[in-house]
Amino acid sequence: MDAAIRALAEPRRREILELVRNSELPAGEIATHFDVTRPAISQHLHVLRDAGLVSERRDGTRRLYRARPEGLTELRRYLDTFWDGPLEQLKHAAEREQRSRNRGAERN
Amino acid sequence: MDAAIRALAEPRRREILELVRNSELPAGEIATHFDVTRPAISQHLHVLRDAGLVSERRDGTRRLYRARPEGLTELRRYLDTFWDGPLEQLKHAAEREQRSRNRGAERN
DNA sequence: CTTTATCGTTAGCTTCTTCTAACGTTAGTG
DNA sequence: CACTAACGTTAGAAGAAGCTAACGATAAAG
Repeated sequence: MDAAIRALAEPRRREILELVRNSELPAGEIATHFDVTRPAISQHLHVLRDAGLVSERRDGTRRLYRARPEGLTELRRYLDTFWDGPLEQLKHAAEREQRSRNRGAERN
Repeated sequence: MDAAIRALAEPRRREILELVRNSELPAGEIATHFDVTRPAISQHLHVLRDAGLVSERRDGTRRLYRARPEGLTELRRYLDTFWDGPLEQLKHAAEREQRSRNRGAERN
């Protein structure tokens, strides 16, 4: 979780995450959306990947990235501890898991 | 939200936040829980306060700090956008607000 | 008003982070 | 094999962040 929150603390990495939230994109195209060099974006992608926030898939010489919402699970649980007590926490976790199952069923 | 997530990216600040989550503590006592100097803790408290994550109250020469869960609201909503679509988001927000009201009623 | 207690602020040092420029890697193409 | 395309990696510079030591501020007590 430490890696995840540290990765999200950087504004540009949050923008990258928003870019690949709904679509899988190659590193090069991601870089075109910013005014920094491509290697800089590559480094950001590496940080996001180490934090488990994006997935990487190779297609020939390209590398495709996509957001990985599961990477945020632990962080969300942590934030919940500042919101509710431990019992409420478990309840919310169960509710989220249930909703996640429902959505999965809809799509398949 | 940028300030909040940046504040939480620092491990020691998260520890401070856990200390004052359930009890209001003076700066000095907070500092005794760490192996860094008191001014360092004072600086961390300043960052947490600027981010809206803690409240500060003066009592004579002391300053009492307490966690401010509302400061995490915006951040939680942001994380929700990587989890659900916009409609599910509004639903969750409403649910949380409802639960929050219930708990408030219990305590009063 | 002096003294003490509690805490914040600042200057300067060190370490971490982000960026660019140059180079290395890998997978296709002809 | 030579060549290109799409990326990653590394070295080094620049800026940000965190820490300590010294100093300043404020409130209570005597």
